[in-house]
Amino acid sequence: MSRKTMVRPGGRSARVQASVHAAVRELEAEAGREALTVPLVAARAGVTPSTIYRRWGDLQELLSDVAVERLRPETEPQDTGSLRSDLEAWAEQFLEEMSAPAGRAYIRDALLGDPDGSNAGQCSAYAAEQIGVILDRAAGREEKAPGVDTVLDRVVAPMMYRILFRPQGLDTAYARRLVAGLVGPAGR
Amino acid sequence: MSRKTMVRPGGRSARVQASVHAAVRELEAEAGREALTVPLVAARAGVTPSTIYRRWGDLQELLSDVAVERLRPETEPQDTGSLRSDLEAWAEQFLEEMSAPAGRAYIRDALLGDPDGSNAGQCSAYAAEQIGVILDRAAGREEKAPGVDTVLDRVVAPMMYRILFRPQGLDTAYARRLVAGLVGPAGR
DNA sequence: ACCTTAAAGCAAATATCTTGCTTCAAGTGT
DNA sequence: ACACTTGAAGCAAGATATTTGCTTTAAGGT
Repeated sequence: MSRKTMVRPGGRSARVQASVHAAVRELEAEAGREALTVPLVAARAGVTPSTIYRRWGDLQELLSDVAVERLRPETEPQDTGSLRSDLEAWAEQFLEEMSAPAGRAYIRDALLGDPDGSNAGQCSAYAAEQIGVILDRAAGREEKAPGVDTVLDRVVAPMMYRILFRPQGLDTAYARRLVAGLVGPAGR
Repeated sequence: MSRKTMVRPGGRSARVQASVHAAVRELEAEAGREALTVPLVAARAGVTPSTIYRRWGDLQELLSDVAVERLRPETEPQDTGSLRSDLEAWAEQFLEEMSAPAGRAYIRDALLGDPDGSNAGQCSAYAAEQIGVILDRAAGREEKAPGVDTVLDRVVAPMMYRILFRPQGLDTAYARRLVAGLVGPAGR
């Protein structure tokens, strides 16, 4: 979140931030990520470039903020009746979204313009939150379940690693395999 | 590797590349990563800026190339007598190096200026190579051993995930725990 | 030795980024 | 409601960085 946390809650600052974020999303869609520049975004947002430089520092930090927003999950994980199938469904969807070119770009943007690591931390927090919901549900069913950190280590981390470092040949079967290895047929 | 693969093997191109890379390393040490600019690097390397722009495209791609070089392991993994202790020793050292501020910066740089993912792929290949050596050694001792991909999923990926997304509270005990979970007291 | 050609140098034209100063408007106190 | 304070936005000039067309250099081949 770099600097945007220190804007005044309502009023002009909030409007500027909203219009700048909107401008980034519009231009990303119209012209592509490569074509973005600070002056271009500023013009579309109806703002002077120096406003963006002063609030965000540079294009990367701005893109990082926008990327984190887009990575926020918008729905609760589905309830499919068991821990294993909940995790499978969630992991498959996660992998599908994140390994698509757009998803990878957002992850990279989120990581890159992020001097203090808070944006990256936010991404991980989103995943942890979703997994927490699934595990709580499992606890409610009296299923034996691992901890959130274990799921992050065994399911989320391997997917992220491959998305970032070895983006070839990823498919949803990989997500299922990871879940199976954790909460597998053997019950463990 | 972006463009540097297409340089002529010996001669001027090679000299320019070497002196530009050296300039980056020197200036990183002297002035810090933040202070680097293309014109500055060019001046130190005794080269015109347009040479760098044409060969690397921008500063990020150049830094990415340099970062990958620095991430290349320079020694074989130690032979400590057993698969488990070999992996522990390797993972501890990996985590120590990569989670240090300099290591994190290199990883981020490597990922960042890497449109086609080949630099990131190279990082993963380095790790796979080191692990391959350890596993081959284990096979020579007739120890039961997992595959390289399993070690990447269970040991490397979780460490990388935490380095990138949750850099707080990482210590070498975490590396040992991951290895133990894979090739643990239970033998598996 | 002479060609060929990829890459480097140079310099002018653009574009981007920084910064000091001014103006605006949200929040605060009377 | 009114003026006051203050953080953020606008503006514009100057400093830097990037792109690009053309020229020159030198590696590799004949």
